[in-house]
Amino acid sequence: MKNNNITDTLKEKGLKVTPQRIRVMEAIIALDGKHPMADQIIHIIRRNDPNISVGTIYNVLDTFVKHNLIKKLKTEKGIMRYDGNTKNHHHIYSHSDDEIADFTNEDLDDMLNAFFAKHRIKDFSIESINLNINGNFNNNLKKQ
Amino acid sequence: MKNNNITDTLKEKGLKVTPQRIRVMEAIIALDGKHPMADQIIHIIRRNDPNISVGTIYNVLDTFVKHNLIKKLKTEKGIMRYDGNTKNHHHIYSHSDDEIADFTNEDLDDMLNAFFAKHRIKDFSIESINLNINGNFNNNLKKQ
DNA sequence: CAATTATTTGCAATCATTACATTTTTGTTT
DNA sequence: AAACAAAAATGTAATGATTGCAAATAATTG
Repeated sequence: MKNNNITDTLKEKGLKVTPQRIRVMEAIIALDGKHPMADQIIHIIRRNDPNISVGTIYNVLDTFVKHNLIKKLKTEKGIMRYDGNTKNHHHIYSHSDDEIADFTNEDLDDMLNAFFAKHRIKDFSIESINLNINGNFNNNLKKQ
Repeated sequence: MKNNNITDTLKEKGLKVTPQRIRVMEAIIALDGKHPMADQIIHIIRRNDPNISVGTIYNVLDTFVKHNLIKKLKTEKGIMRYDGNTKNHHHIYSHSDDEIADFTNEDLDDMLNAFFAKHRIKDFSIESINLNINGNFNNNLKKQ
């Protein structure tokens, strides 16, 4: 069933259903909320499928980004991270531990939309707005 | 006089005043608002000073970031860009032309501060908040 | 199941950035 | 102003994430 969901998702996007794409999507789902680097995705997949090619995983990730199945996050270190959450949301960057967490709040989004409806930027059309909330988690218990 | 300003700035931060640091700071000032990559800074400086070392420029930029003389911006491409504007402000990312522009608005900042004063994030202390405004400039006249 | 077309492979190559051992400068002290 | 200690600059090599590419393989469509 989980597999079928992925298969259907790929088909809906007009993408060929390949084992590699399924593996990557599974990894993204398994790492939900973790904002993994390509590196971590590769490791997870290789545990069961040691021969999958690095280039393929980058390709697949790229394809998924293009088709809005995942998002790509830029980080301080210049290493890209991926996010299975494609709904518009914001990010909490904890610099002490290099952690990224999601922040979702509709009121905030409404507020921002209202603000930018009023304050248009000359000759610029906005596609999306997202906040970086920078700081530090105070303890090791941040996950629950 | 311009030189003296830079010299003083460096001294205030307790940094030794070296020709390389002055060149880098001059380049940052010359490229104000442009959010250059290290690469562009290197080119500009090498026009007059062809022997300055790449490693040095990265070092200097890094030192400046650590001392809050400049800021480092992450980009989609994973290439870092630098910003001489150290006041808290937001960024407009124009994807069509890989341009970054500043966006400053006190009302917006007040609004955000008020919002996060009300909606605290558990176990997280916020250091700064900044928006990425993503979209595209509609023409080539965006500058002025 | 054959044809067509997209995808995967497996390196090699790129390119921004960093590391490092050595040399040179800086700021400070006599 | 010469000397000293500490910090910075050099230059080249190394790193490491990401991309390119030609050949091999696999997925869809009829």
